[in-house]
Amino acid sequence: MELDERKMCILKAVIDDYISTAVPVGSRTISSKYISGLSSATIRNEMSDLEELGYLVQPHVSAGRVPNAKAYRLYVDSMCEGDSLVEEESKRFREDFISRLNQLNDVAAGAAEALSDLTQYASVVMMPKQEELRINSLQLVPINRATALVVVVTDGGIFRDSILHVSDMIDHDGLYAISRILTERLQNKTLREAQEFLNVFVTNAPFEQQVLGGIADLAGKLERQSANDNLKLFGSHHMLQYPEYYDVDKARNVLHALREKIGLIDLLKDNAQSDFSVHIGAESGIQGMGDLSILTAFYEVGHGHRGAIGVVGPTRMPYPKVMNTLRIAGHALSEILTANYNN
Amino acid sequence: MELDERKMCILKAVIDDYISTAVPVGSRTISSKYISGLSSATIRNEMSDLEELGYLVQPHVSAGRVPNAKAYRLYVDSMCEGDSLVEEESKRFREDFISRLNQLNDVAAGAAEALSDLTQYASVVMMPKQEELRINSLQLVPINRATALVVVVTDGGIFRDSILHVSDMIDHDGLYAISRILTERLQNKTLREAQEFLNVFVTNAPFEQQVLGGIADLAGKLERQSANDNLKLFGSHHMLQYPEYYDVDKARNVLHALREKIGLIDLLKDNAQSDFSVHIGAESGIQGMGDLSILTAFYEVGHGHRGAIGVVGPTRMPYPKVMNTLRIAGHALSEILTANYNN
DNA sequence: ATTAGCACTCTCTATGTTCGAGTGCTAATT
DNA sequence: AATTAGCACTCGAACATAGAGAGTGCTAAT
Repeated sequence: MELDERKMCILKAVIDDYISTAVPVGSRTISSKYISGLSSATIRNEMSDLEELGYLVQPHVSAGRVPNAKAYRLYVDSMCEGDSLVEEESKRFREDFISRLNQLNDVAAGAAEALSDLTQYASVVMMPKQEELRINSLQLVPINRATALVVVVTDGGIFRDSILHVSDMIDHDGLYAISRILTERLQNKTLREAQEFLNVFVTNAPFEQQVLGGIADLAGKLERQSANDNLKLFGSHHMLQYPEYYDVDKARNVLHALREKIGLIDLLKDNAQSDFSVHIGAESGIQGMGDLSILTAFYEVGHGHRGAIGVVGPTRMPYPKVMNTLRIAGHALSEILTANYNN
Repeated sequence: MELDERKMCILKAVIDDYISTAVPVGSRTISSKYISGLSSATIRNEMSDLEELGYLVQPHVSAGRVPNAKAYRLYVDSMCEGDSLVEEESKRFREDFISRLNQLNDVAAGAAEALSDLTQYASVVMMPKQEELRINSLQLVPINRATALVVVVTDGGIFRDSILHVSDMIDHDGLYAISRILTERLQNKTLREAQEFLNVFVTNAPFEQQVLGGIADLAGKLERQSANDNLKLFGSHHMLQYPEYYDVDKARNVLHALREKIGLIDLLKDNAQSDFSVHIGAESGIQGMGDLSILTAFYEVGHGHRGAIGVVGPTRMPYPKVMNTLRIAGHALSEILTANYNN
């Protein structure tokens, strides 16, 4: 007995179905959903053969079949050539991907990540509004012929870096000179103003024009980005280690609520006047936060800009410890960012 | 009826116990573990009062009590002054925290994160051994008077940045000059060699000495770091959305296995000769990977250094789609990093 | 004021039972 | 000879029931 074409076809159907449903696949399903020309009895016989051949497994006698590692192996090796993504989607992925690679994390995000690791709870961080931040200096660092790292230092001390691709040849001293000139021109401008300025700025050198264009794009990107997601979430997976979420449904709900960031933004904004606050359970007034507490600290980024950093966990929480850690995090962040500002 | 000292004491005991066990607290527990001078019956009466006062809740009649938001509020406001961390621990936290803030994420890590988001599975990334990478150039970017960003470009194009604090005043042109000199001196050295070089390098200017010391520290830190954790894991939480892990025990096991990275390092290393590989279930030979598959792609970082990036998910997985995404990720990464290298 | 004792309540676990999905086999059909 | 209809059979999921145990509230004794 060996794998004829029909067996292959049935096997593929079983794998496809199992991949999408995660439920053992019965003969009836195959007959009605995939291969309508054959009755379930026939499929049954074939599936029995496939089991004997070592491709399918029955979790128990009266269940459908589940594919094996051997089956997946065959599937990967010779059954899914046609399934590759369409060109267009592939391209979109690629671009999405590359654009994400080009923005490195910033300090506040790193802080939130560290906070989450230290406390073993989820953490959130809200950046100050970047529209209000003013550029302090700007420097291009050559990575190679075709790439440069752009470092933007704002009056909040929050520096953002991004990779800039140019096709032309880059020369160290040239880049430095451009950096100095740009710093001079863009100092004390907001990102929006800088972008507008750069868009109308014309040089006769095509290379410089290219650099300027790239920076203008970057400024635009930073600004757009700051509008929506200046709230970031980290370490939500830590929640799973607590018995209150041993029930998977609860766990999913919490993770989902966190990911949606429902209401969190408002909470962090509204409380921007106090340095430190603790919202226990429903106190926060956020839907679905009934058994979650959120502790927040605010950090300074010079010139009176403020951001918020916080810890989210179950109401059952070692408050003293977490409060302490959070307080330290807030201070450290203020310190670093404000040191950056004291220019 | 109001909160006398004894009630407060009992309430604190209940909260403390619940915080550490997550199980409703009974009167007997309090009497035996916290307040041995009183019998359970007395505690019972007091707890009944505390419930009436709105601090405790009974999930059901014959269960112990669970603290309320109101209880936690009281706890936070006036019961845990003494619990603050000891000075020393506090300090350790602070340093830990600041040192983490000073290292920004690198490109490969960002790639893995993006990959995990796109596929909705966990992802891993192994950086090439950093001991072997050679420095290409090094630049100091002034952030303010007391801080500079150090950007190290290696022949793998992997640039690392870190914040350097110096107490003295920094001057733009001076930093640029130092950068040029350092680049010249350190080019083609490995991190270790650079560190050794910097340690014996003596200038008569105290400021420059300080900068050099800072950079030497950084080089040391990068090298130490690369030794252990050049394997990083992202997005393990995605696993929870799949029905195979609806059972919480299974979910914990998988998450734990992933976090331990058991065997993954070897797998990624061993397969460094092939560009792309798919390990289905037990094929990987890794303990506990029976129902996990791992797909890996390798990326180039110039000079023949290779890193690996991969996706980990249940054996039931839409292989074609994931393979495609992974392939794109690998190529994009190679492209970016190799572009960086083509200096 | 405190505590021992006891009846009571309610969850948790184990056990039993039913229902249904899916199988394998046999006999009939094409 | 291949396919299919029919049927008995198996086994897990879901539901129901009973018993054990933890914890309470109340009363009476200390």
